Parts: sequence; C-alpha cells; structure tokens
Amino acid sequence: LINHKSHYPTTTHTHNINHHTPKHPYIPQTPLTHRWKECSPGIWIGVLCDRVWKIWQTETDLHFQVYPSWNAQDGTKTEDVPVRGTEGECINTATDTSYSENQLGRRKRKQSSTKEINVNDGISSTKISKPSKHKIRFLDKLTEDKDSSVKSAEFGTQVKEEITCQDSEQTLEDMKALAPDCILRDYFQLDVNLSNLYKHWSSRDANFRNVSSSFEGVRILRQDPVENLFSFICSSNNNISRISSMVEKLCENYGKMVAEVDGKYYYAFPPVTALVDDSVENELRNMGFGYRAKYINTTARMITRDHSVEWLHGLRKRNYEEAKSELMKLCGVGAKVADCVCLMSLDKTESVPVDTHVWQIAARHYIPKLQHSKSLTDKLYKEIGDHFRELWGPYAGWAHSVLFTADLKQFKSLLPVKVGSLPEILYVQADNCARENKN
DNA sequence: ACAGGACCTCGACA
DNA sequence: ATGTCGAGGTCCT
Repeated sequence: LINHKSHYPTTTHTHNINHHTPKHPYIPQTPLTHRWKECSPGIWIGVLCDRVWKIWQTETDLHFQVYPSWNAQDGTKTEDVPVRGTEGECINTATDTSYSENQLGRRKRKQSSTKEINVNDGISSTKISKPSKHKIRFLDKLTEDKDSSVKSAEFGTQVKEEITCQDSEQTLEDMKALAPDCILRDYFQLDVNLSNLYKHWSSRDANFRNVSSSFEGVRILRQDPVENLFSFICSSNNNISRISSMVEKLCENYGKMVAEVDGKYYYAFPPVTALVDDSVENELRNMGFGYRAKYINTTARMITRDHSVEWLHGLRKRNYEEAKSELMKLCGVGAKVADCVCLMSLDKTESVPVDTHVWQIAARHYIPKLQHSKSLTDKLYKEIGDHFRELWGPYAGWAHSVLFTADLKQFKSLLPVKVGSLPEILYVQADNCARENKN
C-alpha cells in the first residue's frame, strides 16, 4: 500500500514516462498480494479473516467497510462497520439496514462511532475517535512507547517489541474474533513506524534515498501463513497474473464462500485440510497448476501429517534462521519462497527474498561483481541477503520491498528524475522499454 | 559449491 | 498460422 502523502505525479521531480495519469488523487496502488482488487477507483475489495472488506485511504486515514458473512452459523451478528464517506462516495452495502444517509449522501451509522484508522505511522495516531477494546491495547502501547520507539527507530532497531503487541499465537480462527479495526491494524502493521525507518534507510543508502522519495508508505502486510505459503508455492517460475488466477482457483474450489458483494461471490482461502486428499493433485493439474499441483498437495499433507497448522503459526515465535530452514523442508519451498513466507507472514522483518528482480537490483546498485554471475547460487543468495541486512538493519526485508516495488514495471513511471543521475535513469528507461516490449 | 536442465502453462512476440 | 521465449523458482543430477 503506497501512501501518496507527499509524492504523486504532479511534483517537479516526477517523470511521466507513460503519461500515466492518476485516476484518483489518493489511490492506494497495487497491493502486492493476490487477494485484493480495485473495484472502483481507489477502492479495494478483498477477503481477510474470512470476510469481505472494502478499503480505501485518504492522506491520513484508512477507511474500511466489512461485509457480513454469507451465513453466520453461530448467530452472532457480524460487525457492520460504518465508514466515513469520502467525497460523497456511495457504497452499496449488501445488508445496509443499520445505515442512514445524511443530506450529503454520506453514510452514517445510527447510534455509533465513526471508524477510521489513522495511518500516520502509529505513534502519531490520535484520530481514532472511539477505540474499541482491542484498539485500546494498541493505543496504550503506542502512547507508552512513544519516546522509546522514536529513539530506537532512529537507529533502525525498531522494536520487535512493537510487533509483539500483536499476539503472535493468533491463528486465523483467533483473528476472526477480533474487532475489525484491530484486524486491519494488525494486517497493515500500523504500529510499525514507517517514516522513521525510511529516514534510517535513507541515511545509510543513497540509492534508497533516491528511489524511496516516490514510494512512500510501502508496508509489509502481516498475512496469514497458510494463505501466504500456498500462494508463494504457486509463484515459482511463473508470472504475476497467472499466480493470482491460481490463488483464485484454490479459493473458489476449496475455500468456503464468505459473501456476495455487488453480485460477485467471494471465497476464503482454503484451510490446509482441504488440500490433503490424494485427488487434489490431479484436480489442480486439470486446472492448469502444472507441476505446482504436486507441491501444493504434498506440502498440505506434510503439514497435517508431520505437524499441524499451529506448528506453522508457531514459526512466528522461532528465530529467522530456524523458521526458514523449517519451511524449506516443505515440498516446493526453496530459499526464496521461504523468505517470502518469513517476511510476509512470520514477522521476520530481516528476511530478504532474493528473486531475479532483487538480484538485478543488487547487481546494478550494490554489488557490481554480480554483473558477471551467471546464476543465482545458494552462496550468492546468502551474500545478497546479508549485504542488505548489513546495510539496512533489522528491517531489511521492509526496505527491500520498497526497492522491489519501484522496480515493478507498472510503477516505473513514478520514479524520480534527477539531473545528477541522468545516465542511470536512462538505463532504467531502457530497461523499462525492454520489459514493455516483452510483455 | 556450482552449472545446467526439466518442469506446466500461457501470453507475447517473431 | 506456428514456433519460441520467459515469467517474482524448485529440484535433481
């Protein structure tokens, strides 16, 4: 999720290679996960914790709307959280009975609080108008730690402690019981002070400083380990659009439907147990998963037979090296996929997944000798990761995602052009053109 | 420790 | 109209 607070393509140092025009002043750009879609300009819809959400943001706030489950068997009312309308944006809610509209067309919930989460880097979060029980925990933590977290973040050592305000034993089932704003705060890891981290990385890395000015607000999502693991198993030797459609097929065929919104059905990611049957490999092959069908089926079986889902979640409590090597024992999980799971769902902020893009970035800007390397060997893989950990510190994985995002074709047009680095930019443009041609 | 190849599928491109 | 290539890797030799 990119926060466009200060840099959107209007400022002087933004270069519009593709004459790309923003559709909306505060568009959160592509989330680098396969489960969110932009349903209307600036508004993203997706499934999280077995419920459908719409989210969007303004400069300071993250807005959200949660849809009730398709069939809530337990009879409890699913939270129907109101949002503050943006520019009279009208959201059609499936079950909309608890809302009324004022004359501006803004939706307001009878008898209750406005929900908005301030995304302004956690510690300055004061705008939550009526915190729920779950939210209070974060706020207490935040206010208590305010000084120390600022201080430690200056040294790039920000605080594993902040992450512990998320209960690391929470499985998906536990998460579903939380208040919606608590779920989102956890998912976007809003208690991690991003701007302090950016300052730290920028102070140590000129290339980061240059690139990151156009890519503020890039956060690592705290995703469910099961969903994340199987999604990344699909990613091997594959392209993004096909990965997304494969994840979608997994959900539609093996996950339960959670809601119908705007005439579309939405499905939860299937539990591991839904993927263990012997028949699954063939079924997936017929759906076009190729050799990954076996990886998925085998890994599902390995987890349920040799371990448990709790074991997978429990890797959050182990250290990075242990968690990674445990993951790599699974079928279809090599160093890169293991690092992705570590970083994006197991709280291993120092994990740096090295794929072909990161390899190229490292070769271009950080480790020139890589230009001559023919393939990404285990040794080089570790060397690249260690280099970035050394340079960026304990949140190296978060820093890496900023450069990775900037390297994606769809974001190239946002890169800054500075006179002093013209040759380099020309190279980037050439590279960009090359990719445009191929794809 | 490293290089090389197979592996599924599907667009894009020649 | 067909063939080739490569995409956010992994596994095996």
